[in-house]
Amino acid sequence: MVDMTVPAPRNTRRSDALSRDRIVEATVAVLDATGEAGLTVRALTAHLSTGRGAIYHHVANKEELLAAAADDIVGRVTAGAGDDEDPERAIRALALGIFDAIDAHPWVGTQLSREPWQPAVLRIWKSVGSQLQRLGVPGPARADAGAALVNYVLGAAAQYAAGARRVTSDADRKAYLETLAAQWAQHDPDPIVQDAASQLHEHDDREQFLAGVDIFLTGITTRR
Amino acid sequence: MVDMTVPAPRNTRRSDALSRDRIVEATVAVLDATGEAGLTVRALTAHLSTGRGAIYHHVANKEELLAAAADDIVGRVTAGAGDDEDPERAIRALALGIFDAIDAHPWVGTQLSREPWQPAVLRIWKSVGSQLQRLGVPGPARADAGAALVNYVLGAAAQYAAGARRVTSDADRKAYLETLAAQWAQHDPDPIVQDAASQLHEHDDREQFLAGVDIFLTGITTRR
DNA sequence: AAGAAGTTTGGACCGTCGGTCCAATTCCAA
DNA sequence: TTGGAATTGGACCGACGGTCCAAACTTCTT
Repeated sequence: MVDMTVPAPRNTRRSDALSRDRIVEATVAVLDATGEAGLTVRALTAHLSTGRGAIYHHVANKEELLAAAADDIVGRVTAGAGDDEDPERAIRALALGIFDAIDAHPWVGTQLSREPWQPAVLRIWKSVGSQLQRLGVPGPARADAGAALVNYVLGAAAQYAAGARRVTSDADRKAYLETLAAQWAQHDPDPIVQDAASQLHEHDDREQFLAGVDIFLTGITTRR
Repeated sequence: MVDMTVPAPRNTRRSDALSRDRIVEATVAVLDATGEAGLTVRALTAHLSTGRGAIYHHVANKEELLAAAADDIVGRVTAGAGDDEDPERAIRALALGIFDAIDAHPWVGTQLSREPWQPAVLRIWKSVGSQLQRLGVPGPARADAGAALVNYVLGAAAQYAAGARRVTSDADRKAYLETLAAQWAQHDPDPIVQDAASQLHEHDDREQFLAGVDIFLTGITTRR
């Protein structure tokens, strides 16, 4: 049977106009609230109380949304990261800023390692490159050094983000690491694994990440 | 109308028995042929000429399949990587082995950075850890050094894998880099970007990757 | 003032995916 | 021989990303 009721008027234009910025803002909110798996275009329409066509009118696809959301977060980090006089300290500050941003928004970590030429990654490249320049690393070596540092940061970002995704509270984290260590120790008699498992509980991701940055900086300044 | 034809006999047990190993083998084949996006359980059933229930009888889910496939590839690399007498050379050989494996199977690069405690990543940890031990890096520093190296390798793997995914032939690659450089140069007047764009065409990923390994090795041995 | 042209909106619709379920069949042990 | 266990294949489900389009609103033109 055909529906004969007169449809209620649709499409009254919203008072709060939909825009690309508002959509990206909502994307960040949904990602923070429900994680990467929770970001569906349907969830976005619910959060913005609109339809899907309206979103695809402002944005090409979901990939663009993720890239824009990550760029939004990374942009805030890199904005205030070049302030320090000492380029080495500036690099450390930049790296820590990214680490903390990923700690707060784990989805950024996975997004950054998905696509090398996305705007958020270019921001990091530029920031690192300018600090290395100030550090006096000569041209050809600078490209290698920049790639090494960026790759390290992105690799660590992805790894730590996966951890942060899995546990929320600190109590969870401790229990998680303990069961993990037990699984390793039981499954693999290799002394290296045993050693690592025993040290796992007194392990601070943030310090270890920074130690890696320092190793890199030592390598750069030594080879110069 | 109900189908009244007698169904042809189903489920005659296959002569080539389905097993977890055979499924993983087929997974690698499908991934190499069609990339990560092409790996669907349906494509697997077609490649194995079976049904989906049969696959899920041997394997929990798609994630497990990806992890097993990556472990298969990485296992072959780490198997022959500890041979060199000199631990520094052994580390370089291991890193290059992983790089070449990802060049041949780009999907491995993205998979490695997705989940830190998957078997393939543990293999890399163990291999790096044992070489650092032979190198004489003391206990606490060894964990930091290992994390730095592994994170660098995984980060570079993901980045280069994304590039290898996008271009297949060397001709493609050259054209790709040129349009990319042009886009940058046009979009961003920053001298650092301009500089990077101008050097992009004479850029060798493999050499740059190895240069990064050397930077970290220098940092590690210097701080020892 | 009024209509034409363009923009924005919401939801119906499509094809595909991962995963579940189950009847049919085969294998194996007693 | 026979009954339980293992294995198989495909129907089915809910959810997803993306397309399409008519309705509604804005802005421009005359």
